Amino acid sequence: MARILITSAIPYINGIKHLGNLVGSQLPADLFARFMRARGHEVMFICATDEHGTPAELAAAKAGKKVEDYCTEMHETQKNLAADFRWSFDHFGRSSSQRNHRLTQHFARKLAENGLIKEVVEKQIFSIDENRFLPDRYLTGTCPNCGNTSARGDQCEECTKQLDPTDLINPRSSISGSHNLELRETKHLFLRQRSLSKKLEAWIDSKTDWPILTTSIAKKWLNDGDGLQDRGITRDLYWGIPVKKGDQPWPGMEGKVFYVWFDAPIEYIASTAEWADANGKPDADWERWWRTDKGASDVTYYQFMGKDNVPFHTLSFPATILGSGEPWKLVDYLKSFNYLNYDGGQFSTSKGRGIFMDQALSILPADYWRWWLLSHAPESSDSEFTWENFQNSINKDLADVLGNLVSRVTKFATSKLGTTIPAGGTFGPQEAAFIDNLRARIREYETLMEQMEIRKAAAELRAIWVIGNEYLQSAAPWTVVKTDPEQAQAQIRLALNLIRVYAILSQPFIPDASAAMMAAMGSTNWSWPSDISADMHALPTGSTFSVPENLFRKITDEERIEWQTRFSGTRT
RNA sequence: GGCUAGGUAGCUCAGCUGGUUAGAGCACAUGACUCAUAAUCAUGGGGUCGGGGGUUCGAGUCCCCCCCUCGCCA
Repeated sequence: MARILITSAIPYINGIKHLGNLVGSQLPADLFARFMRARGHEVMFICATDEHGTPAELAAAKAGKKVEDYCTEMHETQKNLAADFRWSFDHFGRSSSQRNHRLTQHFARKLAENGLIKEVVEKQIFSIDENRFLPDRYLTGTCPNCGNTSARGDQCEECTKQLDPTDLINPRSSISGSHNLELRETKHLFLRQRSLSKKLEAWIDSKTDWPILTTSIAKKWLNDGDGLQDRGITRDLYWGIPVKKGDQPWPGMEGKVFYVWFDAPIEYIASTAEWADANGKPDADWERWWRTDKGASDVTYYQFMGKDNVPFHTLSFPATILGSGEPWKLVDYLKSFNYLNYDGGQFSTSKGRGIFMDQALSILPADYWRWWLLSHAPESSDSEFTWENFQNSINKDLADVLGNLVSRVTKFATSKLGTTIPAGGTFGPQEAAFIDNLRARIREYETLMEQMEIRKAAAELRAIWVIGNEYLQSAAPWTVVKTDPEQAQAQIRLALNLIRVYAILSQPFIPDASAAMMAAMGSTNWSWPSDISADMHALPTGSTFSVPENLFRKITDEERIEWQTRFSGTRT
């Protein structure tokens, strides 16, 4: 039994996430966690909400709430949606937790002690009326290049020219509209990543089995232009983790907080500590997952994220870990994903374009979304959600191939042979050949899942469902039962046992349907199929099974058209 | 502009270090079956592998140029 630590990129707090956000992070991470647990491994699956920074402050202000209250509410909302999508986190923490405060401040102290922090004085725009510094992107003004009157301080979206905040003509705060601005000096801490770049590069070079997407992004940042840049890790904000050196004040940094990208990945560790706190466990119980000097040397650590998060997880966070000089666990395998597009364009949180988690669940259960998203995961390139494709996949894969199989077996058995697992007959050459085929395919499925080849694993799982239909079609128990009822009993016995095996194999993808299949077979035996011949006899003969409600319903053309229209504009 | 990843049947995608007639699912056509959510199973049609050069006995698979899409960076 292996010990497996899994983290998914933590979702930002400022609203409900869309399907494009989760397809590369929480969802595949959950698939992997469920599979590894099903195989009998010890799994720690951690996620959290990423709560700090200006966008959270602004979202709270827009909602007319204190940022603390807003984050608490949105955390609950996201936690509930995560549960509705059946994400099996061991803990869903908060980056604003006291655990994260202490750990973040601890890492900062260690980095400072190791000479990896430098203090830099720079000039930034200060809004006098709001009594706060404004990040570049929260400054609006007239573009000196094209005259667009709503250019941002970092870039004009009309002419795409990169701007310096001081370039803007007649600048104002995007937050309040105030023109009462001035340039002020402010001091910030920088993480000296540059001095760690050789170490980071050697580490990344050692990861020869990582997806090309992961290593190519990391290499780009390491080698592009002047190479890896030192990075500011503090901000002049209210909402964040106060800058301290461990539990001691940091002279000159009063009133400042750590940058959200510094504390967010540390929350992976802190969330595991929160897990221990929530379950009344001692520190040793979470440290054995993260400290190689305290039991984590046999842990394999997997991260899941979209490609936009890769630089922070291949460079910045490892720089923090390595720079601390302490034996914290570094990621062993980083699975990254491309983007999912929506019906000819991009999903967009700010524009409200696409399908958001609550909307998705309001029209169909989690299994439907899980199956489509995972079987179309953007692994090798960006992929696209279209309603036609969604309808086709759901109706064919789930309703016809799997759902109907369960339906035809249980209904036939009930009407012709009764409602218990039939004992008659024996398996012949046809059954033996089927079992050989099934065994080979299950082994292939295991391999693909272990390698996190998600689309291929989904295709293999589907193929496993298909051979059940093939077997049934050629065995034809509905014909055999008329002349040789004993033989029909053996065929149906195999088919019913097969449904139990399908429940186990499918559980990482479609947990609710799997639970329904297992319950219908009257079993609670979720042991992973290792000896397939024996698994075809796992259900005790004479025990009762039932006909489940249809596992999946079909999506009608009318629904597809209606949804396509309803979700074509922007979220209100 | 620099860089990453892509451009393979109508659609969504596989094709590792170059090697027999380029694969899968969906869709389509025909047939079989009738247990089942008009589901299932079988067979078949369909691609000059973005374009153009080149290396090679042989290239979707390597090299060069160009075009297009997506993203990152400046």
